[in-house]
Amino acid sequence: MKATINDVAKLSGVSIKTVSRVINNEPSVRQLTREKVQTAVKELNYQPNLAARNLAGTKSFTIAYVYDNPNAYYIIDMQEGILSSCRQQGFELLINPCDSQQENITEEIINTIKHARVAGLVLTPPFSERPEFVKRITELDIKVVRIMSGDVAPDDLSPCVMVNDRDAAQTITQHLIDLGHQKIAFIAGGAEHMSTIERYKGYRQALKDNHINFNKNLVIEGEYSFESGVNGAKQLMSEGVSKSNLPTAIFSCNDEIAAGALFAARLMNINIPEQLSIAGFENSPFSRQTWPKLTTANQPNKQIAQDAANLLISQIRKQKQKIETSQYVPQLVVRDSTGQRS
Amino acid sequence: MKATINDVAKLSGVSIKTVSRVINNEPSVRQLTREKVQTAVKELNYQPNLAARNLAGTKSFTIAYVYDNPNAYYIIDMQEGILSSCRQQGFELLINPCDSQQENITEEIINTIKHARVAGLVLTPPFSERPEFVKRITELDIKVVRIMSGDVAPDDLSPCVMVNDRDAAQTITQHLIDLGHQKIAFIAGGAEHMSTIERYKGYRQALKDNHINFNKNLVIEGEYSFESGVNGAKQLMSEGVSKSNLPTAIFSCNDEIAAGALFAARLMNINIPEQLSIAGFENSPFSRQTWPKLTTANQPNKQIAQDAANLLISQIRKQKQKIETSQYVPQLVVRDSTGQRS
DNA sequence: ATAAAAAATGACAACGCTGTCAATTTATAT
DNA sequence: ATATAAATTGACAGCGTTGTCATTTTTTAT
Repeated sequence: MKATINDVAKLSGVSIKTVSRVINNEPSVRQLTREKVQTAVKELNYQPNLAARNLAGTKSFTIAYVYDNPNAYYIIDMQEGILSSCRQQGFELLINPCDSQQENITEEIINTIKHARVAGLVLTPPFSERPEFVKRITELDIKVVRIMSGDVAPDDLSPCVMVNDRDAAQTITQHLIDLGHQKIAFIAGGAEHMSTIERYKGYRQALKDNHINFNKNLVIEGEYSFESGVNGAKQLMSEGVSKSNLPTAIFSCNDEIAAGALFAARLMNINIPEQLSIAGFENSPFSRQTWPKLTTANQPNKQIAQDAANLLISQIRKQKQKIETSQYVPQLVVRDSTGQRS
Repeated sequence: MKATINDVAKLSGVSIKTVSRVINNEPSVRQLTREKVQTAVKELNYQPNLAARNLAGTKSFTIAYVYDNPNAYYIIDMQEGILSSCRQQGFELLINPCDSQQENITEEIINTIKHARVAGLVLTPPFSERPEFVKRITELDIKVVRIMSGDVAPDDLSPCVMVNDRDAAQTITQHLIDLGHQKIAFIAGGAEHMSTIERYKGYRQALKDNHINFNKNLVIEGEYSFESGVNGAKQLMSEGVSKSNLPTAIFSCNDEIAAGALFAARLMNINIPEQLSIAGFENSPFSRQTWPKLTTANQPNKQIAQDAANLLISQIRKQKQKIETSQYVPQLVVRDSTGQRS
């Protein structure tokens, strides 16, 4: 039924080894031969058998996406991006959701990896932010690509796709400042996430650039959750706070927090954006299901994931290649939750 | 490094073929022999090599989850449930997100399936609700399990896991009736989804059981979306509607719609649940990120998925086995968005 | 106890591919 | 033209498992 390497060899009049060379892009094949084989491949619609490749070769054509689930939307986007890269490159994707808090999670992951003969791993936070974990995996000669927050890769253990949350946060804050806001509050996400730290840095930088005094009472430590947004906004806008200290804008560390803040504002009969501007981050579907719709920062997650998977696969393909890094800066999306200071 | 079937054979003093029989649960192995082998398997922590199995055997140990993404939370739950079954049974899971609207999606899926030598498919709506699709796949001798809305399987082409939305919807409606509500509105999801139809049937049934006249003005056709909930609630509660026709409760076809309805209610200064009760369906994380938290119906999605995968795998394992079906009834979760009619 | 039938076991090829290494062809230098 | 080096190609084993079929052992019937 399905064409095998033998069929291709017969049709193109060469040995199966030569066909193998062609489909693996190996050197030492004459151009003419290469073309003959490629023609046959197309004619027979030949696709190499993954099981056989994985069994026979030293290299494997399987990669895994190891993640702890911070956010269903994010994970789905990542999966789709990685998958589209895999399809193009003839790789197979295994998904591996797991609990990052679990005792011996590292060993468990390693066990799974070894059993499935996985060639490489795509990592997102929190796994991508654990240097010991990455080190442990790379020592096993398993390639890794990390998607993480920041502007420069933390080391050269493996390629990284950096998401420059800092610059994006700065842009959002600048947007608020441009609207006339001076008292801008910040509701943080969990401090264990690099993204929180980076976004906070961007916020501080924008204030500094505009010579706005930093007021630590306007910073609320929170979690990446709706409730955290509700509580944060309540605290910021409560009666106890003197009028002069009331913020006119809130920059929430992500959309979920912003949705919570938005909600709290309505409870307190504060009009958005007339009395208070609220900005989020991430451009999750969430941000379009609030009223008013959230001003936020968009990250092209699918593309980031695809890029990361490509980086990983090219690492796997050629051994000695140098470590690459790429960077994305989330873009400001202005919607209805932010407005001119009244 | 990793133990192979040869190591197990050597250690237990039998041929590799016998080991193969034991790990595949085939007959014609003496009990004593079986135990010897099993001991060796444990001692060596032997796990059969999937690539080799897939290559050598006629059967494959790979299943795929084919879905169009209606809801990220749902998909993630399904994936995890299926995965946990796969791990227990030594199967591998491939995920296959796709656009159900796309022209020749059926052929594309078949192509992927064939290439990866997939033994079976887990299907959720909308794919599970397309009889021609299921028929086409099963004719290829690829096993299928369907997760769908209803109480009895529509045919015996393949095992089904039925989610009895009707009974659950009836229970929710009854809950509202028990709270004293008589004018209960219904905001529907997309009519192309069986779940919408089933939930609507349950709603009607509850009204009928309680001798409450059905008022078609209280039924809004919608989509499974936040916006649809906003619009539906606005329409139901608007000034144009005569006082006597105002509903005192709204049953929304899912949580997203309910969240929208909740939101609209607040915009109209309607207190929940004092002036209006709102119930959702699905118990998505969504339902806990509203204020007040939503009364809803919980489906144990992970368990449903695991059950489905088990059904599928046992189909794959033994050829002639009869088609099984199992059923789940989502359970009422009473939270704060529903209350006594005032 | 013996023959026949049934059950248990094993030898070996095959699955489709890659890695190794030897054989052949082509290019280069003399 | 010849010797040598380099590039290209192919033969064949082996990856870890299952399927087929032959062989051996056990059970049952006589």
